[in-house]
Amino acid sequence: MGEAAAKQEKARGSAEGKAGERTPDRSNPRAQALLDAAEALLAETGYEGLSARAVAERAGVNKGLVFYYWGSTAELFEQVLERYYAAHKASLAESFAGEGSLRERVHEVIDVYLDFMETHRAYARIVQQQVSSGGPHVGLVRRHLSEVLGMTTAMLAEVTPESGPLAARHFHLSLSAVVINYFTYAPILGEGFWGTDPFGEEALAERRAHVHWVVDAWLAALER
Amino acid sequence: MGEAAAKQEKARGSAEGKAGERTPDRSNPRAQALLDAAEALLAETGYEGLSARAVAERAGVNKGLVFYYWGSTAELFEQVLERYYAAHKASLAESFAGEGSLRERVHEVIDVYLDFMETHRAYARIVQQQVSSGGPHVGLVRRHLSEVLGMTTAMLAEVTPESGPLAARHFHLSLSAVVINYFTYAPILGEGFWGTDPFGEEALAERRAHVHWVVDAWLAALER
DNA sequence: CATCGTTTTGACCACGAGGTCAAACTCGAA
DNA sequence: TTCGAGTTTGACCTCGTGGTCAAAACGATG
Repeated sequence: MGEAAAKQEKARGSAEGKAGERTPDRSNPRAQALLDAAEALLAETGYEGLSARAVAERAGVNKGLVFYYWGSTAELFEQVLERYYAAHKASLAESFAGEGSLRERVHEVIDVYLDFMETHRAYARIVQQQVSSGGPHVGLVRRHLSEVLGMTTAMLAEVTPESGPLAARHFHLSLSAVVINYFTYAPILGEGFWGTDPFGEEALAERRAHVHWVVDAWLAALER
Repeated sequence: MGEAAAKQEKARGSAEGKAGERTPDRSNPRAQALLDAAEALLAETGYEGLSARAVAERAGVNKGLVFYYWGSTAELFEQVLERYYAAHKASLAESFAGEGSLRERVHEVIDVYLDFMETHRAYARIVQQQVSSGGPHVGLVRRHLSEVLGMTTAMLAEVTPESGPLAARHFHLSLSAVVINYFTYAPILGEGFWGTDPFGEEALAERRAHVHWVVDAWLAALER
């Protein structure tokens, strides 16, 4: 998808439309409005709530513009997801670059991970939806997952073997599962047997403490 | 839908006078064929693949029968999910009833849990779909989750406090996350950086070893 | 055979999805 | 003022969805 190529179409205005392609300007306010509307909608209602109609209406814009600017709904959503993942990766990457003992660094990563989840409450749901339903954007998820896995592996290299049940990839999967599933299950948990609101401050703090405890247990066991 | 339903009620009421009930016999072979077809379809293609048309076609039966026997697609799927959960709960309940030390019992539960997952490969996907997309059957999931949580809590009662970050419910959530997420992420993992087929025998055995290691680490840490 | 309740069918409906398109509009440059 | 590229609109298309319904087929019972 070369967007750079599409930029310089303007020069050949009156010449001829030989390669007569469209030149929608995605920096146009309307195009951005659509993007923002899609993002908001994604956060609020999840992937299901996304439809060309809904997004256009939300943006106060004609539905046709979705296709004029973004080609298809899939492409639009891909942009939104990309934004999301980029933000996640960025915040994680920073935490990975921290200093200190392994334990300190791991805890830092967890905190940042949890912070992101708490701030972007729809994130967990969106990722899980894509993953578990084999949505059209699994490729994106895979790429993202792959990159983050790389960071984890590097960080844990000093204590985990390269293969086998204690390989870093297993811990990455397990840890992210422990983190992410709380947020996807929270709405269900809340209405009933969890007691308090799982998204309440105390509940989140308690869960955070649990996750920290969990990795401490792992690190302690790994040191043998 | 509400208006349509109302219309229908009126029509029926005036036409038949009394509480016009249907008397579809759900033990009818066709009704069962529909149920089986839905189950197969659910396992193969997940919740998305389920549609009245698809199910009927699969069962070699007219689409109208779906509504004649089951009232609505939602009700049909509910039956299927109920079956699924019942099977899961049954197998788990048996394992919970085992004897031996706490550690032995926990490992037994995990093995049974993993066995079930390996046998019913669509299970993880289905549950996660329902949970993460707030599907129409979350209620079912909640009930199921609640029951299984009860078992875990009882089992862990001797080592975990009743509240706080080390409460049994946290471990339940974390453990089931570690177990279930492998199966939802496996398809993604496979195509790329996991190396071998995540559903292959060795990979599954390796993951199983990892999960066992994980809970051993937890139990060890809890014993202080 | 005739009857009557149950079962089965296929045509049909409304709706919302993604997507297309020609016509209308906008607005800067010639 | 005219032109034309880029933009915007609304009508329209196809498809698949859940769901309805009248009529036909079936099956036991009188």
